[in-house]
Formats: sequence, C-alpha cells, structure tokens
Amino acid sequence: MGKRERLVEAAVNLAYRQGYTRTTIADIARESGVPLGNVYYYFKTKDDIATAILDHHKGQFESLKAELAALPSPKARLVAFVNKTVGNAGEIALRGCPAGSLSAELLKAGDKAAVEAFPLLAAPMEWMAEQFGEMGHSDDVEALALQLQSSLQGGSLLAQNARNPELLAREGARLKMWINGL
Amino acid sequence: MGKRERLVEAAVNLAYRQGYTRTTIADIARESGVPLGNVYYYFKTKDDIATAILDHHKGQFESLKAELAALPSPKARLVAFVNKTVGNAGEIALRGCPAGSLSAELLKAGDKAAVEAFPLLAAPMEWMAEQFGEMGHSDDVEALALQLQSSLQGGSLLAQNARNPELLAREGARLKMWINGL
DNA sequence: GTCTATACAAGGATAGAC
DNA sequence: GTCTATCCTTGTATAGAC
Repeated sequence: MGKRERLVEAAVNLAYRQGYTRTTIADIARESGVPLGNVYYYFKTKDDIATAILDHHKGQFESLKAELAALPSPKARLVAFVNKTVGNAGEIALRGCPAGSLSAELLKAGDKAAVEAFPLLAAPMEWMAEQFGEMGHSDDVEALALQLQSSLQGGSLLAQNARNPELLAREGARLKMWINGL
Repeated sequence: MGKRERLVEAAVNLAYRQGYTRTTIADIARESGVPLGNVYYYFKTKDDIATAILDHHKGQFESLKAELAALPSPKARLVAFVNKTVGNAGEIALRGCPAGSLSAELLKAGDKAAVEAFPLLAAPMEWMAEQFGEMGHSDDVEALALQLQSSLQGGSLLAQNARNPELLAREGARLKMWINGL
C-alpha cells in the first residue's frame, strides 16, 4: 500500500478514535510508519489531511451505496442500511458515528475543511429519500429521510453518551419495523 | 458576579462556540476579564473546568425541569420541551445542541471528565420517560423517551451539518404532532 | 486572593542533506 | 521522494511578589 494511502488510513482511524483535533501529525506519522517530515510531502497542512479524511468517508458511503444497489427492493436496501449501522453499535457506543461525530467536530472547530463535511450526512439522507421515492411516497420523501437519519444519528449519540450499544440497537429495531410498515 | 461564576460562564460559552478542546485557559481568562494566573486559583487544571462546565449544564436542565413543572399536563410539558429546542434552532444549526455536542466531544476525547457527561443526555431522557408514564404508557415509557430524545438530538446534528435550522424545526413539528396523538 | 513573569512541553511546519 | 534536526508558536501550569 502506498504511503499516502497508509497516511490517510491512519488519519481516519485516529480521528475516529481520539477526535481530529487531538490527533497530531506525529500520531499519524507513527501509526502509518512514515517519518514526521515526510508527511508534509503528501499533505502541505493539517487541513489538507482533514480534507483527505472527509474524501475517504465520502468514498466509503459510495461503496456502501453500490453494495446496497444489489438488493432487490428499496425497502430491503433501507433495512440493510439500518442493519449496517446497528452492526457497528458496539464501536459507535464507544466513539460515536464515524460520519456524525466527524461532521460535528469539524463544524464546531470552524475548520476550513468544515464546509466539505456537508455530504457526510446529507448524501445518505438523499439516498434514503430516493429509496422512499421508489417505494411510492411521492411528496414526503424528504421528511421520511429526515426522520430515519435523525433517529439513527440521535440513537448513535445516545448510545455513545450512555456507552451502551443497546440504545442504538433498540432504535434500529423500531426503525426497521417502521420501514416495513410503510 | 463572582469571579468563579464569570469564569464558568465564559468557559461554557467558549466551549459551546469553539469546542472545549480548542478553548484555551487564556481564552477563558480574556473573556471573563480575569488574569491568566488567577484562573488557577479557582481551577487547578483544565479538567476541573470541564467538570464545572458539565455541572453548569446539569443545573440548566434542573432549572428547565422546574420551569416545565408549572405546566398542567405531561403532554404540555413534553411539547414545551420540544418547543424550547426548536426555539434554539438558529444557534443549534451553527453550533449543535449544547448538551449533545459537549457530550460527544468529551467522550471522544476520553477526558477524565467524560464519565460525568452521562447525565447531560440521560437526565432529560429520564424526565421524558416520567412524562410518558404520567400519560398512562406504563411499559414502553423508556422506548418512547428514547425515540423522542433520539430524534431531537439527531435533528440537531443534521441541522448543524446542513447549517439549516429548518431540519430541526421540521423534526420538532413532527414530534409535537406525534406527542399530541399519543 | 490577585497578578506578572516565566518555565516547560507539545504541536505545526520548514530547512536542507541525501 | 525521503528523512533528521530544528524553528517557532501556543498552551498548560507554576513561582513568587504583592
């Protein structure tokens, strides 16, 4: 694996585990086995690393979308999305939702990269709206997507706050029933 | 107002605006008009300031609870709680929920004060469960509280991500209808 | 209790040899 | 492209006079 990739991977993991602000370039260098000075050949500033982390997450969602596209129905795809989140409940209870916690941190910090955080939560929500559309809900698709994404993000935050994956699991179970009943 | 109070107020505001990690003791000293060295007479370490910030927020919720207790019915109290949140949607769209964003940040940072963040989101949820109980929902009160708190926290996060208060306002409107229909 | 000066460490970033 | 040494700034914290 190329150095740049290793650096990005280390940055993504460290930012998720410790938060982006607390993650130092030296941390990233150490974890990826790249000498400190060499990091600056790939990233001029720490802000450039934030951008790379965000791009990584955007790519992750694109992959997930492609994976879910193989499923036969929009309902099945939505349920699978919820299952994916609930499947990570253990880690989410410790560190929060990878996308949600990063978005919140960068936006509060007012980093230059902050504006680029928008798609982290908006892209999944758009995709959800599409799925609801295919289910025949012509006008209120955005409201339904908002409702689903809110509950998942909120459930993740509450699970983290209580350090208890069950909170997210319970929200997930409720949401799946709700989706199936629509 | 005493110096300690001024320090705490400045710390609360700065941590909300910039995040706790990015807020320096010098920031707090400047904003409260207390010389840097003098801060350490009131707080031995920055971690002690985190504790004070958390205590402040806990007190805020206790006040709100007392205020809402004057309302005639549990339903009215829950609706008023939602209204309170929606009323802050403008600021929440910029900086997130004061309680939720702080909890997330401290928990991820793994600060010593992190454990004390639990009541920030748990106390309101407990209170919600009580209200649902008074409405006659004997067994599923925790599930209902989880649902309400999830949606509010998620709505806050999404509003912040999109820098758009409307997302929270819409969730709030839906939740009020839902409460009234229970 | 208050405040100035400062110690000390850490972090982002660069210089410059290879 | 790579890597060591180091600059410079900032941030927490303390010393010690008042």
